[in-house]
Amino acid sequence: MERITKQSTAILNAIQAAQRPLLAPEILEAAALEVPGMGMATVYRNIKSLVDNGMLTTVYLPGENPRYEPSHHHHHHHFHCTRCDKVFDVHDCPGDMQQLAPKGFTVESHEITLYGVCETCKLNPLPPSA
Amino acid sequence: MERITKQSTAILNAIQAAQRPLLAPEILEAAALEVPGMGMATVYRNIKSLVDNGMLTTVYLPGENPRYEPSHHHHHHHFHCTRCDKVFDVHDCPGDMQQLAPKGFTVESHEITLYGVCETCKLNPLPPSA
DNA sequence: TCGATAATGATAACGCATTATCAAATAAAC
DNA sequence: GTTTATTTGATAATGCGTTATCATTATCGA
Repeated sequence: MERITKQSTAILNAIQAAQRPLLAPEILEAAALEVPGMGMATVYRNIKSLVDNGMLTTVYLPGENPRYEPSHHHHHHHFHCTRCDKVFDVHDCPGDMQQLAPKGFTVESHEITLYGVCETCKLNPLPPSA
Repeated sequence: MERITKQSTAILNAIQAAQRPLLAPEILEAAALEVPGMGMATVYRNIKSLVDNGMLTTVYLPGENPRYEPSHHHHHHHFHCTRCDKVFDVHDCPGDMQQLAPKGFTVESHEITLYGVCETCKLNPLPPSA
């Protein structure tokens, strides 16, 4: 992916504008607003390239397909809304987890996923689309 | 699965003896020690039945295939050894996570995965098989 | 503007975990 | 021990996310 195309631009825009990690189909949906008819293969090709470049980070949540967000390079976690299934960044962290591990184990890193209801869903009685 | 067979017994034994969540292939490997020639389909059939019964709980970790452990009915987390890829239960928990979430979000539950090196791997310079 | 070449879109193919199929084996009731 | 229905094992099929293929389109340097 060396050339700048309207598709690659739309994909990058979609990811950066989202302010939250997106699934591949969500990226297609958002980018297709800008470039109608865009194909899924183009999304996957661009994702792969951006991840390889280090521009994108893959976010794995338990039992979920990978999501993608701009590489932050700072430690953070995620909130998964059980109502709308959107995932949001959580910039706070309880800190060191060494004390949780069994004796003799060394903790090198950790992942935290919060589950609950996001603000938008709390304000909307019915599942919103935005 | 109404009947008790040597296969179903071996599968349940393997899961209960493991003291950690097992992947389906790990269950086959362990149960096949007791019943050589056991097939993967039998493992999946029995897992499905045990999960439906509530005897087994499915453990989802980020980017991993499901693992299975006896239903504990108490809140706990998991430690994933990056050396041997085994997963262990962590019975401690930092507690309420509400304060981590963005303002306006309600936290209902959370999952924590610790990554690091388990005691066995720390004691063994080379990757052990047990 | 042209030409070389990379990206796209449509679709087939792939990988892999899981499930369905079905004849043979085997619990468990009688 | 017999009978009968369930489970098993082998294997094909499925589901689904992702990747490969390839003719067409489009970028961008000359």
